[in-house]
Amino acid sequence: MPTEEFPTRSDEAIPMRSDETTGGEARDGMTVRVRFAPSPTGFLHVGGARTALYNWLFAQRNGGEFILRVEDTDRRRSRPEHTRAILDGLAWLGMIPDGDPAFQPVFQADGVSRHRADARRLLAAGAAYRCFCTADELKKEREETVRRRMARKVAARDGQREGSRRDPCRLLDPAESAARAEVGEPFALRVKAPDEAIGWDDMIHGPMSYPAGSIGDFIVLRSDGTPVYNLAAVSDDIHSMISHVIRGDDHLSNTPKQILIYRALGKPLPDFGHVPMIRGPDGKRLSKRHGAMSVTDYRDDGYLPEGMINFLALLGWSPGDDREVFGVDELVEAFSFRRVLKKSAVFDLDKFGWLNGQHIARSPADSLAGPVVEALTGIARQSGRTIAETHPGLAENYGLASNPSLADGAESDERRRMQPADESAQALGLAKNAGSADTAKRLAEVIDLVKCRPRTLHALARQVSPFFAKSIDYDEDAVARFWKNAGECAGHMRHLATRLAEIVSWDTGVLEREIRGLAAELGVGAGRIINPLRVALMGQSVAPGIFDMLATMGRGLVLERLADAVRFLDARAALPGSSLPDSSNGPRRGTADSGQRAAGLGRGAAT
RNA sequence: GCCCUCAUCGUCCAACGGCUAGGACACCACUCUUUCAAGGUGGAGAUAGGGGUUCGAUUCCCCUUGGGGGCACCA
Repeated sequence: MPTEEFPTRSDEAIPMRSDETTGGEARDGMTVRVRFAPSPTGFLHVGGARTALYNWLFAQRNGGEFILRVEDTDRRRSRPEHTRAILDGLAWLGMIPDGDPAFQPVFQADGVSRHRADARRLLAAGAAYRCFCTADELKKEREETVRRRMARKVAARDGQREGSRRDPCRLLDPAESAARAEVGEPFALRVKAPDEAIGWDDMIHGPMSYPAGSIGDFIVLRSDGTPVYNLAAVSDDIHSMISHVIRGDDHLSNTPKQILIYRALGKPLPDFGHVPMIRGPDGKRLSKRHGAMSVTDYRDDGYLPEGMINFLALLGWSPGDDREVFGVDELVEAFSFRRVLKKSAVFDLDKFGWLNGQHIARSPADSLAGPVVEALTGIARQSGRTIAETHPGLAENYGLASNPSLADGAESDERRRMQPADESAQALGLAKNAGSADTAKRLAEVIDLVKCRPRTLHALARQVSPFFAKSIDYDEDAVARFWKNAGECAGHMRHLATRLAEIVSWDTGVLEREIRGLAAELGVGAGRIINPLRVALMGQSVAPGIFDMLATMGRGLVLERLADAVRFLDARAALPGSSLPDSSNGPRRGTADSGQRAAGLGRGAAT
């Protein structure tokens, strides 16, 4: 029995770990308390987000608590902003930590920090000893061993002998050790590695074991009195009464060391679960060169938080059947560590996109309205305009035009970054002050019409745009493909305009009959009319069914878009040699301008 | 180098030791004779290799190979 008994305060006791295997589930009657403990790198990256998610899901599932602790025993980095960024990412995903974020009280100027007190206990219990070696000596020694191996393999890493290190200081006579400390000789505190294997039953990996000798004596307290990670983590987890330590499996080899500390402190062990890492498409650990790292980058790229949650959950876990599209509540319901995989997964943006599209398609239109207007604002900004100019109806009705800081631009982006998503939606005035109920209703109608296709909110916005835009751009490829013969198209569009102007009842069925009828009269396939018409209305080839589109757009706007198209096509036809678009240097966007009517036109207004 | 760990289509997941190894993304083809990034149908595509155990192995054991992580007075 390597563990000396050491008196502990019983009020700090956490639920005792029993011996039976739990299969990754919380035991009955146990209070679940988990924590997410990222190091403050400046943002919440996707790997961390998934670790947080598994913690959070587990807490939700078991009615437990989920707390955030910023892991920073290293004073290099500034905590407030980084904590803010992480909180921001978590908030966007809807994982709100219980209570305030905890910090490791490492740098409290005076007093006996908990960490130091625990270190002292380790020493008193005989589980640790003073090491008087200087950092320089150790470094030199390490380099020495490395150099020796280097002769054979260049790839040798430092610390290779460290693994089985038995520090000479361990052999020091306790009296001598104490005497040297007394005189003021600096020392670090080193925990004695045991002569037996250390194992535990991992929630994900099952039985784990590190053989005797594979762990060397390791430092827990620096000579300046500050704790090293392994001590701080254990100390804090005990203090916070963490019942389940769920973290990335890059911590796997820290666990036996931490178990040693728990034992030496006489504290019951929490359950440990080590979730696999997420890799990039090249199989390497996910990093910047694989693209976006921060979850908020995905927010800015038009992904939905529930899409991100769903995708992350599926990276390494499945419900066991074929279900893939999950709402957050369904996930909480279905999640279990029993089905979390041990192997690392590759982050696949294609699948994420598909899944996000599924979530967009399932989202109620009114929850999509805010983000769409926001995206449209961004698109307008890119061309140096404001949404008030590009989509007047939406701007007025959504109160954007009247809010200069948001309507024009540049700093609004930053402003948004500083606040969680829901606050930002409120700042946009979408929730309450939604102007005309008519526009809101119409926007919802349009969104419902187009939302089955796009994979991101930006793509959704591009689909919605033509229904409200003052003018539209003609996509080069669409023009090349469907407006190949400008003269003929112009003719067809003229006929169409005349016909549509006369229709009595502006209704999907009638529209279809009329248009097919027109095609027949002109002696062409319906496609010869419909395809060019689509380009005239949307400026792009990806679009909903044409008759629904016509019905939703309303007659007024349709006729104006047709007039614009005719103007554009006539100009094209007049160019020398040109039924083909000038692909070399022609302006990418057409000059259509449907004037004021685009704004706020419902079917009623149009007829 | 040492320790730990992982291994099913390109990718993400299924398959009490027992049907022809299943689904999803991506890809290809066809189709919806109205586009499409949407829908529908079909196709190609995997148990890393070698030994065992067993009537029978994707599944259990061993070895090899390959990937990942760790081995700090970093976290």
